Amino acid sequence: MFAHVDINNCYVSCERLFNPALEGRVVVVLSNNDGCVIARSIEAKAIGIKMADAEFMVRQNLKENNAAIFSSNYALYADMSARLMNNLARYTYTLMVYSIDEAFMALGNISDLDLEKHTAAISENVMRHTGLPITVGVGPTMALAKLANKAAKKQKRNFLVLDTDEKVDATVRDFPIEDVWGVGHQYYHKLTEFGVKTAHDFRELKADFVRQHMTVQGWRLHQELWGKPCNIIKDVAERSKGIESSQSFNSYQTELEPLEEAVAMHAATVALKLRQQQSMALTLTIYLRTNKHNVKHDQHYPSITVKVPFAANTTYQLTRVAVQAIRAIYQPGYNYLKTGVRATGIIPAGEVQYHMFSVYEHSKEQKLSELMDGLNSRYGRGTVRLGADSFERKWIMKQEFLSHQYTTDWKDIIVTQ
DNA sequence: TCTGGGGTCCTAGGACCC
DNA sequence: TCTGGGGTCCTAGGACCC
Repeated sequence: MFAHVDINNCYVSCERLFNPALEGRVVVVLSNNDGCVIARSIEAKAIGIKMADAEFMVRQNLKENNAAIFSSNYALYADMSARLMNNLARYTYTLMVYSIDEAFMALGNISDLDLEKHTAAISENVMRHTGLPITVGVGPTMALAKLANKAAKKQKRNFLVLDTDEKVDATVRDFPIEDVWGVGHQYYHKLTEFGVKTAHDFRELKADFVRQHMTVQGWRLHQELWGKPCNIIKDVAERSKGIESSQSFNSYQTELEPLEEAVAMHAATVALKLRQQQSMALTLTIYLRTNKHNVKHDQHYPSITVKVPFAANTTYQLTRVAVQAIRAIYQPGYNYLKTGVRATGIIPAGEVQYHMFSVYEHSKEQKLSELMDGLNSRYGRGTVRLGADSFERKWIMKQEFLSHQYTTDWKDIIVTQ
């Protein structure tokens, strides 16, 4: 059996925890650049605010309802997430952190375990120890655990255990197909054409038919909804296939120079993450995007994938590769809105193959990177950077409604006390 | 005027090999 | 005039997730 746990309205719950006056109010949290809504309180849902609604389109509605609006405060959410995961780890040996606010746990084949009691205890203890409201779904596969979680929320319960075929059948029967894990926009439309409205309808399709129209992933989902596991719990080290840093600009960029600066910053972020997990990257993908929503602009989505000499994780090397790459794909005449750097081909730092006769001074760069990491961790991120990375960062993201750094900044800790 | 960032997995098709 | 078959590896792009 598997349990799926998530924090209810995660970012809103985190903000409320340190600001109880927000209880009962319409609260929303915005994405980076304050672009769109990514978390909503129950009250916000009630006035019709949808996930991913653009902020400017719901501004009036929020104002009329005296909404509390926040920019994303990831330092805070990541900290609360860690507290949740530490608590969950006490209930299982196999915890899979699936996202900032979600985890899967293997409950094993414990026949004498009272799943109802166990699940209720998890939810109560997490609330007592962290203050975070969570929902727990339990089922024989990860897809059914996830479905159980969502069904619990619909029934306004803290948990739901699907430990018999009868319970699964009953829950699947009216469960909307678009709410099933793995069914997005495209598959929803396709399935609607086949007359599928619920998870039950989907289960009734022939497995071969599903395989044909929804690739092997759809087939696996089909199996899982019948209680046959295809997904397994993986730990973080096995899962990391790529590391990416990307961001939209706060205004259109047409010149090469700010793009180089942004790419240099992303390369530095990726390099730091690689060093933190003691790995190196063999390949780097650098891309540029215009604004897909603006139909009046010519669109350009260039990307380039380059081999990093040997393998690397130093800021200097990755920045050099990334800046060269952006020069190769940049074309004047477009309004660029976003750029990013992605590392793939990730290998443990100890396994690098250097050329026998190479004169490359990797140890020097390694030391330089370590020194920069030390200064940046002591005096704040970005204190020391390469010259390619801008000092001005005119394109930096908008965060007009940022809350305090409650858990990480001593000044805020004193304020809140 | 204003629409996120960071991921995973799969498939088709090109390059290359013998 | 006639020009293979079978395989691997890689990448771009599309689907999905939170």
